[in-house]
Amino acid sequence: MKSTTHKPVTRNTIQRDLVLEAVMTLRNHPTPEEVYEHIHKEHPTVSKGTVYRNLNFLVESGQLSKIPIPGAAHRVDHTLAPHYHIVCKQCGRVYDVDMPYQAKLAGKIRDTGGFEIQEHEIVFWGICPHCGKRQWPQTETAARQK
Amino acid sequence: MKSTTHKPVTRNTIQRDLVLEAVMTLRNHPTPEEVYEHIHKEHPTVSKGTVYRNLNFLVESGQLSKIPIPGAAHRVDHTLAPHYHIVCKQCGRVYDVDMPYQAKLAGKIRDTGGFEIQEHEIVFWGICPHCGKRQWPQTETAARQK
DNA sequence: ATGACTGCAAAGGGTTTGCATTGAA
DNA sequence: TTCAATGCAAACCCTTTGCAGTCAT
Repeated sequence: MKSTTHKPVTRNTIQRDLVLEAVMTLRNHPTPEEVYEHIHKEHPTVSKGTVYRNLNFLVESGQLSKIPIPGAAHRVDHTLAPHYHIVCKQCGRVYDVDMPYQAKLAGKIRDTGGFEIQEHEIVFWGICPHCGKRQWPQTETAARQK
Repeated sequence: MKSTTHKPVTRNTIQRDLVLEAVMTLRNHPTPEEVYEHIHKEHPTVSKGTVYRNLNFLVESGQLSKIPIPGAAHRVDHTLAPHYHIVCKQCGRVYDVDMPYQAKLAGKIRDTGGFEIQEHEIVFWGICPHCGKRQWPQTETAARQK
């Protein structure tokens, strides 16, 4: 029974600020790991668990958004408006896609089968300009950063 | 240097047959875990590693396709033609979406930024008929699977 | 003073891998 | 006979969690 739910008082810790600031500074849809590494350089005592906890907090409180990448680590997005992403199949980097939000996409479903559709996610896959220009200077072993 | 690549001779093992057959029988976009469990009932000696190895083999050899679900375990699909999926936010089940393949979707990108776009993936999220009909007979702790 | 938040390390889910052995060709 | 495929367990990656201590309020 949580009839009287007291919403917990949130506290502004430096760690939380650092996490938000890191995402805003990096701007490149970092993975939690990348956020951690960015912070760790200057503040080596901040733990990875704290980075994860704060990323989750910031996403849940609407200050950041989460990009779930199929088959890879999540990314964090400093942009809040819904938009789409493209993932480079070679280097794994994630970029924003310059495409209007497809508000009518769910309307193209012929038969929803009784599903109540709430949202959608589009991910494109391709080769980014960096990787595309290279003449595959990779060794066989170094191939695809998985 | 792989000038003369000898493609390895593949062997038809019962395990491989069992994995393919399980996916075809289940038909419901099973996770590798579900495939393993299905096989395990009748053939308890088949190991999970073998299930994973064979799923990967079957996907790579074009006999099955893989549905990477953002933020959850992969699913395996017995259907090879490109199509889309919807994930129930409550029970996590994955269903096919009855929507034509959006061949022109990439054309809606205003500026590709030099990206070479190869494919896309659309995932819808919602509440499936089973879960929608229920009056939330959940306890607070049992809420949202995972 | 309170309890939200931290650092740490352990545990968890999902998947891959090393190795000795098995068995399809 | 050969070496692809297996069973097993350990390792791996990403993420969450339990706990004792800390610190913003």
